[in-house]
Amino acid sequence: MVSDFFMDNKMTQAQMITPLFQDLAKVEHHHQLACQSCALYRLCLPLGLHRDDLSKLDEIIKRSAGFKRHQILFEPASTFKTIFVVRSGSFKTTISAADGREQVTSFYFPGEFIGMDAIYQQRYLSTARALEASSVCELPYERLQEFSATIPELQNQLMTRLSKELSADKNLLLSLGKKTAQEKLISFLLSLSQRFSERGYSAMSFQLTMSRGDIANHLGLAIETVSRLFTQLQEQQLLTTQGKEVTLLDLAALKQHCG
Amino acid sequence: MVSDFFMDNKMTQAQMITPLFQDLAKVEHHHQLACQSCALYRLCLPLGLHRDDLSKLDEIIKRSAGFKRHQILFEPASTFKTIFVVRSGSFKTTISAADGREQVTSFYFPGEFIGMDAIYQQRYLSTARALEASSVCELPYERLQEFSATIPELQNQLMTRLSKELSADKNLLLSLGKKTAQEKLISFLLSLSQRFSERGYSAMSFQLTMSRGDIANHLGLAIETVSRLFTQLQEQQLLTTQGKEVTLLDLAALKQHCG
DNA sequence: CATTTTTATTGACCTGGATCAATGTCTTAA
DNA sequence: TTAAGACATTGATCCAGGTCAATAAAAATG
Repeated sequence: MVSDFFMDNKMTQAQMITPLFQDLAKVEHHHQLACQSCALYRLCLPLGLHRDDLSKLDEIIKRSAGFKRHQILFEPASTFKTIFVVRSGSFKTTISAADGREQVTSFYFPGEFIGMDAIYQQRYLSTARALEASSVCELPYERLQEFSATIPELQNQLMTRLSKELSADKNLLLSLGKKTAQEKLISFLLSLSQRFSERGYSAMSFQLTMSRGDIANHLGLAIETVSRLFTQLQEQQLLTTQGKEVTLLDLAALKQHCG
Repeated sequence: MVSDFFMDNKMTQAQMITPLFQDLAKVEHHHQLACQSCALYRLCLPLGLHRDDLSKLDEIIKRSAGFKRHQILFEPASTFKTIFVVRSGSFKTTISAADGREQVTSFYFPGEFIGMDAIYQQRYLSTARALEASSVCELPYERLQEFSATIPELQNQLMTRLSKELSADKNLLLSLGKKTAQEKLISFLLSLSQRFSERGYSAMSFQLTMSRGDIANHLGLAIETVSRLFTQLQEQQLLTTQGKEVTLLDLAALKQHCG
C-alpha cells in the first residue's frame, strides 16, 4: 500500500489529516536529514543517483526552519537565489497588479518546487505564503546549475519540473478563460485529488488547506459563488463538505462535469 | 538604430510591415543558413558561444520549410521530439477542453520557442498553428540535452526560456482572473508592443497578425467585446486602428489603464 | 473560559460582458 | 471584376456571476 510509505503507524488516520502532511512535518525536527532517508525522495528528486552524487547534492541543500501559517517565504522583487521544495505543509503564490489586486497563481504541496518563474529576471515575480505550518528545502540555483553539468539527469529533472508547471498553468488558463464557475471548481478539486493521491493520500477525501477566498481568487470567482457551488454540488450528491474537509462521492461523474 | 539590423534597405517601411517580419521570411530561401549569420541570432541563442560550439549546434538544428496561414505545426498527443523556434511569421497555440472548447494560450513571434510545455509528458499538449506564412527552426530536444552537458550556458538559456514563458503565463492568469475587459486588451497590446520593439520594430505601430477572434479568445472575451473596446479606445484617443494595423498614441496613458 | 476576529453561508439585487441579430467590410479566387 | 466566404462592427437584449447585506459558524486570542 502506497500510503504506508508515508504513514507513521503510531498515528491514526484522523491525526494524520490535520494538519495536512503532519507526518512529514515531523521531519522538521531533524533538519539535517539526508535526502536518501527523506519520505519525499521519490517525489522530489526521482533521479536514480549514485550514492556519491546524492551525498554531494545533500551538501548543497539547506533544510530550513519551519514557517507559520501566513508567513512569507519570498516576496516580489527580492533577488532570486534558490528554488524551494515543499517539505511539509503547503504554500500559495500570488501575483499583484499595480493597484494591489492579487491573483492566486498556484498552490504547492510536498515535493513541489516553488519559485521557478524567477529564473528569468533573477528576481521573484510573486509572493509565496505558507497556508499552514510548513517547511521547505532550499536548492541554491547556481550550485544546482554546476551540478547539472556532471549529472545530466538532474538537469533533465529541472526542465521537466518547469515544463510540468507550464502545463498546469496552461490548463488553468483554459479554466479561467473558457469554463463555467462549476466546471472551474470541479477541475480544481480533481487536480487536488490527483496530487494528493500521488502523495499516497486518499483521492476521495482530503483537507483544503486554503480558504474559500483563496480558492475563489485562484479560479477568478467571488467567495460567495464558491460557497454556493459547494452547496449545489452537495445537493447534486457529487461531494460532501464539513468545513475544510471535502469528500468526493463520484469521481467519474465529477470528471464529466469539468469540461 | 536597432531596426537597421533587421531591415533590408531595399524595402520600404510599408513593405516591411505586411506580412509581419517579411524581411526575416526571406531567410526561408536559404534553408541551410547558419546560426551565426541569422538575423535572429541575438534573440534566439544569446550565448556567446565559441565558433566550434556554434557550428556543432548548427549541425543539429534543422531549418524547416515554410508554413502557410492556418497550417498546423503540431497537434496534441503527438510525440514530443523537438522544440520549435519561430524564424519568420507568427504562430498561436490552443489547448482544448474535452467538449471542443478552445483557449488560445499564446502567440509566438520570431526568436520565440514553441512546445516547451511538452517536455513533461513527452507529448504536445496544445495545437500550434501558423497565423501567416511562417517558418521555424527545429531543435531536437534529446540532442540539445546532450549538448547542454558540455555547454552549460545552453542549459541555462533553455531554463531561462522556460522560466520566461512561465512568467508570461502567470501574468496572463492575472489578466484573465482579475482585470476588466479594457484592462485585458490594453495589457495585451502593451505586451505585443514590448515584444515588437525588442525585435527592432516600432513599439507604437504594428500589425496584428491574429484575428479579433483569436484576441478575444486569448483574453477570455467575446469578439464583439473586443471590437467595441477598439472603438472605445479610439474615442478615448488612446490608439487608432485601420483593420489589422494598430497605432498606440500614448504609451504612458495606456500603462495607467492596464492595472 | 468567554470574546473578538476571521471565515463561510445564504438571500436579494445588479451589472459587465455574453449572446443574438443585422449589416458592413475586407479577402480570396475564378 | 465580381461573387462568395470570412471577418469586423454596431445595436438590442439577457444572464452568469458579482456585489451588497445579514447571519452564522469557526478559529484565534487573552
